[in-house]
Amino acid sequence: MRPTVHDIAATAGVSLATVDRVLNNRPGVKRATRERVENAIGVLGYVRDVAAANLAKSRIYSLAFILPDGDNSFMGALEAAIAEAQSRGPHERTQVRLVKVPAFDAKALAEALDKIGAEGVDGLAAVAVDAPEVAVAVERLSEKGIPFVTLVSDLTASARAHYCGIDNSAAGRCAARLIGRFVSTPGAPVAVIAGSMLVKDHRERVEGFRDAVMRDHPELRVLAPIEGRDDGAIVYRQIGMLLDERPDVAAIYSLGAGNRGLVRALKERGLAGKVKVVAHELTPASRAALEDGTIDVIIAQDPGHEVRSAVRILKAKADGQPVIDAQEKIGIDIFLKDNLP
Amino acid sequence: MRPTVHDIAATAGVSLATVDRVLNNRPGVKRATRERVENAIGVLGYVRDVAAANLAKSRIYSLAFILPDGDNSFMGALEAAIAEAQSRGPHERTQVRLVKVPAFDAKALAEALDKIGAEGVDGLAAVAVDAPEVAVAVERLSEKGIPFVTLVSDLTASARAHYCGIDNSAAGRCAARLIGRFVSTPGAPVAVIAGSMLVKDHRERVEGFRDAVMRDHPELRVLAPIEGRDDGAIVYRQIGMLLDERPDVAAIYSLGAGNRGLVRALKERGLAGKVKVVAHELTPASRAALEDGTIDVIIAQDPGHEVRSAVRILKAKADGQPVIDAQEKIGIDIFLKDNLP
DNA sequence: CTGTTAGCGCATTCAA
DNA sequence: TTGAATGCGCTAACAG
Repeated sequence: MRPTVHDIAATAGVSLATVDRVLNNRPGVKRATRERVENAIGVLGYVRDVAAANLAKSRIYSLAFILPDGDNSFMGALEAAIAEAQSRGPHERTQVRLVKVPAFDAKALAEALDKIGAEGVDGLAAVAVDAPEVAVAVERLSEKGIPFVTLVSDLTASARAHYCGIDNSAAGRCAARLIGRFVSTPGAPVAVIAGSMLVKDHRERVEGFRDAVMRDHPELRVLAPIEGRDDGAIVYRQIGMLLDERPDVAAIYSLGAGNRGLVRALKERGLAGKVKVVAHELTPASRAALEDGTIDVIIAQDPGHEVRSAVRILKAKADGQPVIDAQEKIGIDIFLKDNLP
Repeated sequence: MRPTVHDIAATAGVSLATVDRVLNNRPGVKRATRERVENAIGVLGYVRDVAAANLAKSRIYSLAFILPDGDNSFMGALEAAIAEAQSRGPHERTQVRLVKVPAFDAKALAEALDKIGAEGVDGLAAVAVDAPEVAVAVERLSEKGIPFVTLVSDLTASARAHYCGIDNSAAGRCAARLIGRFVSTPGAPVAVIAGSMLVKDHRERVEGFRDAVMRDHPELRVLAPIEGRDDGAIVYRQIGMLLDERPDVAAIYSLGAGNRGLVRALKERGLAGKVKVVAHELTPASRAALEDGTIDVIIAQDPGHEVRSAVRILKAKADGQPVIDAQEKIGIDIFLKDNLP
């Protein structure tokens, strides 16, 4: 049988209350007593039963997620993951709220942060717009002792407690390596489509991609990135113009959302399967395109993992407990037609 | 506040004990009473607090894992994952045991299954050798009501409750697609190294690979698979002989363990980076080879995920609870130099 | 500074 | 067939 607080109390010759004070290092215990208790804890090899503790506390963590508004599928998947987290609430002693703000709008995000912070939560997560006003709002949260984590896209130089997302430079490098292997025509132009340079994840992907191509595949010519605002219609127009202008484009790295538009533009020109395409995020559209050969590789992150991780981290931070970084690292998923989940 | 058993008792006008009997559908409740209670449960939207229930029961799940003996790194990683599960035991109310048996030895595995089954456990997991005597032993376990899951490699036509591992045919197809894209010389021979055809995972990988090459890249010539017994020294000898005999080998699909031997053979012949290599499992050796360019792609499964999943499933089965298949599916990981974890 | 006591939500004797 | 009482391991008032 595992030792309990009673055992500690007995071997240390104190009461339960004192043991509890030491365990939760609350004040009001004489140095000597505290040491006796700590000693007993060590000798017995005590580990607290968290479930029982939570039961006794009947604590419920109030968490909130802020997501950009808009209907792109990846954010939809994130939303679904948050909905799952909500449904798990009863089991995990959490109560999570979802708030939407206009996309790529730093001011709106900062305001939401302030508002929710004022309403009182135990933790907050958001897809960050990388702007100073957001950093300032996060600073305010931090001063109030509310842990904040960034989701999917990080915030430069801020008080965020953690970043729940992939290494986007590495993702860009992956894309470069794949396209480099797939394309054998020297001097071939490679198109790059981003959502917006206002979000850090897209900037980092572009940079990682460019650097890796320059270093490992200097024979390729990377064109200036197009900004599609994560919107299928815009992507469709922009990439269409580019393809008409430069019919020799050999590969495309699509690192934002709106792949529906890309696929349509390629198919209309009979380029599906001819131009090599590496795209980001697994959505119904990108999945179908991978299956029919229009997209060759999808680089992805698992929204479910990210949300679950964010919840775990916020709970831990709210209790001042450490997080196991290795366990919380979000991996870069690579999908071919054959290993789709 | 969430409704509790007290609330149910109150609105149904019965005692806690009766509520408990209904909740755990135990006998000794009049039909009418039972219905009243069930009605109250429905009306209140009651969901049981599992943590509290386990606390009250102070139940501990006794689980056992059986692994093949031998020192290949993947099994080492699996062992480490089991050690982690052991260390989480106190938190998860589990107590897991690890037993080793000689590799590729059906009789030894069957005996171990019988022995542990007789000693009494709540659940059992093993890397299966795909043989009838093992299936029979699993059948015996099943009769005793002990849930059994296969780990990493499955057992054909058996009473195993679940398979915790990847889709190995799909893994083989992934390898085919990658090698097909990387190799541009028509008619180039492609070598295949397996561990043993006695384990189902290796057989399936070979088949998946062959089929996909035939279908999508008929220009390649797949050589007969070498069996390296998952042993670096044997792999070294075998692939060395092959490479000396056929210096035109353009790519290698290594689907078993023992990649140290493969890497050494390639390096000694100055073929590192020239011959395209797709290998299985992330180990210190394969990781180093991926980083230095000797291996191009690693197809992997996450031993940590697999063990955690096995534990969850065994606990659920032991309680007769359903498992959420989608959540327990083990994905095929693809690693390039850039997305190593 | 320290101890007593009463729960948290549920399961399980033992009586009735 | 039903109910009252006790305890799982821990926390939190409230006394001393």
